[in-house]
Amino acid sequence: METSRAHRPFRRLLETRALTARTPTTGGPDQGLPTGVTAVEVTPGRDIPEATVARLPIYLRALTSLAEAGTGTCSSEDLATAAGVNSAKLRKDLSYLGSYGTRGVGYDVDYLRYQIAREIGVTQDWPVIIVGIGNLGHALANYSGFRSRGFRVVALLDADPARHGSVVAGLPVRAFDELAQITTEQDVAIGVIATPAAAAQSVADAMVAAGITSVLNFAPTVLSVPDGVDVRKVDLSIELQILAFHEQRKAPLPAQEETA
Amino acid sequence: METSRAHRPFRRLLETRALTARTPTTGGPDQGLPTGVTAVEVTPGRDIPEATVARLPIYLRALTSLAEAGTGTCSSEDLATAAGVNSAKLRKDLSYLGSYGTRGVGYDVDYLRYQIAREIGVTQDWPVIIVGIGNLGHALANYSGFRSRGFRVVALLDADPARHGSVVAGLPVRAFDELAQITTEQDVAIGVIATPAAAAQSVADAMVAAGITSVLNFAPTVLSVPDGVDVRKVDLSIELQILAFHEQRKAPLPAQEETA
DNA sequence: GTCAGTTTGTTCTCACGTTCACAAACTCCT
DNA sequence: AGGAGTTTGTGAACGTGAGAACAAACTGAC
Repeated sequence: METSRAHRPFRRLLETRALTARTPTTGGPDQGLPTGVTAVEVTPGRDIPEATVARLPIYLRALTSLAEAGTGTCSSEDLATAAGVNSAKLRKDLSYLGSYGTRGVGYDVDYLRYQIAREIGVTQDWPVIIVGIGNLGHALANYSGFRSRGFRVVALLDADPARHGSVVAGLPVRAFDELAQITTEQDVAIGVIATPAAAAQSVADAMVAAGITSVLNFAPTVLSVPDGVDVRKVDLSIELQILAFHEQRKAPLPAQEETA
Repeated sequence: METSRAHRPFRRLLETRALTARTPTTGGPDQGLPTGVTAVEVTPGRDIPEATVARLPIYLRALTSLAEAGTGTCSSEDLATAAGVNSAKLRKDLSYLGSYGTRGVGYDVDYLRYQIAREIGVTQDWPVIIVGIGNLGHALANYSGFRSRGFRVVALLDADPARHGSVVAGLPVRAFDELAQITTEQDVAIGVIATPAAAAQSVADAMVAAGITSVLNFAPTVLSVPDGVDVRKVDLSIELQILAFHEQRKAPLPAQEETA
């Protein structure tokens, strides 16, 4: 993962090209650049900390929410409150992307929103494929948040022939062995695994073989994938167990504390 | 969160009581204690780092998996591989709980599994209530992993009267205003929010008022709750956006790198 | 009993992430 | 124009987490 992110001289130039394809809602791409400094020189965000990356989507959502409420400008304090974080942390996070605010004023909501979306890479839609159309796969396929936040579900696959042909969220459920073909044709880079744990590793292997390089895994199992492939895991019962741990520590006390 | 965890003198005594109620599969509770040291003196794990807490469920799952495969004893290396982490990190994590291994030998799978389950607090089932029985709520209600990992869904609630009475996963969908009654009667401490974002905050408020102190939130919104209430968030599109960020950084390169 | 081999538990060091605090830079009012 | 007030961006201090490395402690062979 680190190796694939190190020293990428052409990255920013490509992003600049993409930037001109879709113009931001307010302001031009050069807004905020000090005069006399070339665009190449000022390019920030070479290496954004992982913790910051994980928060950028939260800021993006908070900004969208502010924009829908009609807010044109916001301070770091406002945005931090909306995102549920500390304002100092927010400012530091944003500083990794560049200087998109104005001192004494704050941030232009639409402009900052575009900049974060561009940094994350969701100014255009990413095609996504979902494998495993059980209860969870159903829910994921129907989740409207994907579409509105930069993702487009292009295919649903399942190993069970009994499910083939049924239509879920407007898409037909197709056979698992169509994976490679679909992935190639539609240039899919992101795959979602919503199968039982037993099938997850072989699905992951097939995805990697088909050229998918980012996997979101809902199956409760550890996947092993080659370098260069990112895996993120969402595990429902692990989240509950973490809550249970803290719950256990606060639960028995109220009765006892009286006696102390 | 920190305030609620500080200085809990009675915690360990209560846990010791719980320990005698359910005896571990192998070995007694005192196994591994150096002679001549009182149980109170040696009690470890006063303050377990949050990062470690988040990994304990992973170790628990890996141990279950090993046990099912018939493994009686495993080294830190074995377990680390199964859990997908570094063995040094694993040993350090386990050392916060106590000395449950044997040098030169490794860990007894069943015994360690019990100790971790006890530390997390999943030796007995936690009652859980789910609010919002849409696509996702359906999937959660049907998820068998909860039951097998220390949780028992005791009620499904929804604000939509059209859904009331329908049976999901063997449970009837009930009216939202039954929340307080059910929570009190069944002593529910953990609530799951699977509603649309717009409803989430008011659901959270009602949960807190009903005495729930741990919330797992699937709605894409920031919840504000009083001190002493834990909230964990699972956000599907945020996970995808994080993947997209990394994907964007590796995608355009292969073609360019040839020319460099 | 002793010695070689193995594996845990822990210490030490380094990297990463968070928070504070403040200078720089902007707006607005007079 | 100048000064008061506001807010960003960042350097520095602090705390937490990760990983290497090793002593302590166990097993088993002879």
